[in-house]
Amino acid sequence: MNEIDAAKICRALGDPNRLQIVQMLSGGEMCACRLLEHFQITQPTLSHHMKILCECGLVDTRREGKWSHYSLNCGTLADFRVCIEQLSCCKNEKEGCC
Amino acid sequence: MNEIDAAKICRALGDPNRLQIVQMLSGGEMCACRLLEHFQITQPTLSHHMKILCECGLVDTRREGKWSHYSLNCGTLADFRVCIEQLSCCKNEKEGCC
DNA sequence: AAAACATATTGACAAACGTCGATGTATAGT
DNA sequence: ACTATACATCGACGTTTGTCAATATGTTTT
Repeated sequence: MNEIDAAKICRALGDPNRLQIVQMLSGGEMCACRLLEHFQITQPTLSHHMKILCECGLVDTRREGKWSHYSLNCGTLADFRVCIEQLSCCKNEKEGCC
Repeated sequence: MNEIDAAKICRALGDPNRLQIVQMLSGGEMCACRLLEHFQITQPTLSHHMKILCECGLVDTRREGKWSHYSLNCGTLADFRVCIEQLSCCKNEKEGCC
């Protein structure tokens, strides 16, 4: 994962609402209507946030009738975690993230 | 680490220049003048980025004469890494980040 | 004391962001 | 067919962001 993509994911996670959405999806797939219940934002705003999370590759959509089910993308999440884990405050560890 | 602080760190890392700065500091302490050499930005802009990285707790400053030496804050970095590692695309893992 | 250097601060500006109300699109139920 | 539901898109708005030139602050050197 290059720095541009990693930064894009970071930026997506940089909004408190979006970070909380990702944390909720960490428990498994969830539809927009259920997500919406947990926030003080309107439906268009949630839709906008979901679009940003999808566009950076962190979240996938699965359409089922009226419902959109969102889930975390395992591949992107794994790559991103590696990227963050490579950050180190000590010199003894190899660096060179992404 | 709560969601507000985690989101603030994510936002700080959400700029490609700042992510790269953090990656460079991952190799050890570095002064502003050396960081500046690697980017196509002016000195005031770098100073602004460093302020943002410091304010979220991810970076520390050590003044030595004319030079400001920057380094990653181990505690904040560790907390943040835990936060990201708790994100999971599988249901079998415990979640509840931050 | 003066000049040179390293960094921070200020003020300005265009671009991007988060949010909303209104509207559009598609599906499900009556 | 009509209505209700779930979600996306559009247009607008105030706010924040990334950037720079200009200037200020503090340190070292001459």
